[in-house]
Amino acid sequence: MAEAVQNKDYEERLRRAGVRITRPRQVILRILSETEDHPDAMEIFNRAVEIDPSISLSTVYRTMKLLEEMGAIHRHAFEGGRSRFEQAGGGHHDHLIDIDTGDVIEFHSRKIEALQDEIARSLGYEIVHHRLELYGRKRRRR
Amino acid sequence: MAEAVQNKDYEERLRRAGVRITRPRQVILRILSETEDHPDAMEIFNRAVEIDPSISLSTVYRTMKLLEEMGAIHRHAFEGGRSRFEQAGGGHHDHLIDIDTGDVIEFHSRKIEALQDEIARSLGYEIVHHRLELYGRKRRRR
DNA sequence: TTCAGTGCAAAGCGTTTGCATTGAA
DNA sequence: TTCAATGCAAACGCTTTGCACTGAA
Repeated sequence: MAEAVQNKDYEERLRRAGVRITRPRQVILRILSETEDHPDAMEIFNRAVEIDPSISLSTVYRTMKLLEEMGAIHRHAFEGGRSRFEQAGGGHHDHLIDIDTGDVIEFHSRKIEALQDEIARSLGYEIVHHRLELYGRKRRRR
Repeated sequence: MAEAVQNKDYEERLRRAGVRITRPRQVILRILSETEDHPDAMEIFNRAVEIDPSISLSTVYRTMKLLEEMGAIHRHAFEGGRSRFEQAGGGHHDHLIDIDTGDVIEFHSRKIEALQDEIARSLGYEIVHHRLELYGRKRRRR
């Protein structure tokens, strides 16, 4: 879990990148900074519209792309079609997706990462990035 | 690498499932049985058209869906938009994708699988399925 | 004042689907 | 003969883009 990022931090980064801090962007940044989950564009759009009804879905997508290129957020293509976003900055981790609720739990395994490197090396490859997603269901308490 | 599957095997399974062995299906089954790689629908379509120019892309998709539902093939959503297919039956494995060529290398790690189960269990979950994809580049021979 | 950013509608892309026709059994 | 399967074109779901307008700097 990335520690909550202040939207001021985002604004600061954007300003430094020479980007204008417009009203729609303020709204989206605020949503992202308050977000603990992994929302998709439509979800972000819905939350944004409640704050400012004039915001468009295109702007959400454009802003996400901007933030992604700045390395401020990560985009994930979990199963289900839509891309889902999360704030960057919490260090590398993988995901366990609850197939009943869509909830995402982050985890990290140094051991698995080491094994991945080992496997890639033995196949003559160098890993550039990877994707490890566990799709599961809450274990019934017995 | 799944050992080459004879298209006769596919035909047999399809017949038992009560579906008609049409000309387009024969063509697609032949392509799949001769395939060593992980082609996408368009790739299969292109190969099919060379054998029978009247085949349509819809039929490729419909046939892939049919085979998938029968458990005869697996569909993978690697990076890059298009779904890619492979024959089922080679036992579970994960994938290393060459980011320069798109080539796919299959691998399996009992250790990684065990660690995944352990992690899921410790988070109170039961894994239904997972996705482990390594995206890499051939190591420069030195 | 200027031009980056916006909303809107349209396009793009991979995939699916409705429908009239065809061909396997 | 019958109805499952096909080809075609249109629709779909998510995402991107062209364009004229707007508002941050």
